[in-house]
Amino acid sequence: MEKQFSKSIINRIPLYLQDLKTQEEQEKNTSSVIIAQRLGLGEVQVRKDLNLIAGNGKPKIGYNIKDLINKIESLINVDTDTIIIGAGKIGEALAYYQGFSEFKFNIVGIFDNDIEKIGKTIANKTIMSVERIKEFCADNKVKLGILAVSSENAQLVCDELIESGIKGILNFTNTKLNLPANIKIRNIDVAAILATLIIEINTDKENQ
Amino acid sequence: MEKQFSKSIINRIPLYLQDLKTQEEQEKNTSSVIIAQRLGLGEVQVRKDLNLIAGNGKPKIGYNIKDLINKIESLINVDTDTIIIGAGKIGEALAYYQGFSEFKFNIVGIFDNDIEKIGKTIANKTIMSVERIKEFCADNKVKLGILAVSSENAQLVCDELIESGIKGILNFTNTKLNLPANIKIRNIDVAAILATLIIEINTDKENQ
DNA sequence: TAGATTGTTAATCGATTAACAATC
DNA sequence: TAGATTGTTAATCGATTAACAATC
Repeated sequence: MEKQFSKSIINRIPLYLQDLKTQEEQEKNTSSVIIAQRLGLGEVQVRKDLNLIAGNGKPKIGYNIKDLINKIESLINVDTDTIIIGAGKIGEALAYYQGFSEFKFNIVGIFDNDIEKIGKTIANKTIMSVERIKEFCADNKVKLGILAVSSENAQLVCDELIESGIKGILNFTNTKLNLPANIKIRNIDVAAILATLIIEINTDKENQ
Repeated sequence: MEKQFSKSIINRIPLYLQDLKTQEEQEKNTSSVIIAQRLGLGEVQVRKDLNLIAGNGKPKIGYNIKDLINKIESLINVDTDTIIIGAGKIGEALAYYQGFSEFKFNIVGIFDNDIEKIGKTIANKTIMSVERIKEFCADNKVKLGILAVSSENAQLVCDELIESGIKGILNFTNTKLNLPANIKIRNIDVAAILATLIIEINTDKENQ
């Protein structure tokens, strides 16, 4: 639906939404210069992005903040039902994480394969057996799965999620998952990201 | 030190290291074709990257795996002392996270501002007061800080870390931090990343 | 009306890919 | 030697930035 955005624009859209929400209470309109400055982007880039996203800027006046927010939220769409697989430390932290509501994500279920954990409650949700994933996704309209299982089980659970009709996966394991082109993925390999940071520091000629 | 790498190459270097380590036991040499296939990259790109990183491929033979690993590890350098600030759910999950050792990160300290938490132990480490950050960094040679505090305190603690001589920050908050150009940063805003995923899904013309 | 700010077209920049020469 | 695989140069592609016309 709607228009197709490039990968780089998609990565900026949530930033725009976050920033616009902090501007919302103070002003009615904003401008590409203001947004660019607040987010550390180029103003032409912001203008081009906003034109593509909403296309309703007015010369001299700028952009109506509420309208921009609505346009961006329509891309995120209504509430997105999401499940977490893996109730270890990371899965638990994500279950308690408040930030998801900012983008209208609902964590509707948590799963684990550990018989010790199944039945217990975290963040007001009862941990279910991974065997129930498919059934649960069929009964509810789960769109996204957050993968916080061990590396060894990652591909297995990934396959399960795909069979369950899930549309996207947020992968916290360091396993490189194989999936069909119609399933979208984001990898958050915390250690690998931290490694890119130390490599940048160590190889930066400018400073030290 | 060494050569300067582009941002896109830096992001791939940890992937190469991870993959090479899984190849290490089975073979002595590998090739750009094999690596490209395993990581889903172009073979020319791999060849160009490895040439820039190590520059010791041999026509017909390929690359010596152990040698490549050594070269990449020399970019990551010796063990990197890292502290975590914020002993909430996310900070705690990170404290217990095993994956850091893959890239030789040592979590050497955990800090919080909550008097209830200070003095308690997680992952065999005693939680210290944030007031001790500067002193601790001076005594030890801490290079990186992982920021897992509340959004409201993020900039404050960030400033503290910069004053403490830290070189890089891994920011788990959704606050856009202001920092000097010589301090490097990686932002992991989990909700924002998840938002890019649902936007890609919702705006993808191909599927549905 | 004049000025500020948008939107668009063209230019630049950086990264990826293709073609091919070099060589173990 | 012949073939496989590297390394490099040129071409392409995509994203960003610059220049400028349009307009509230």
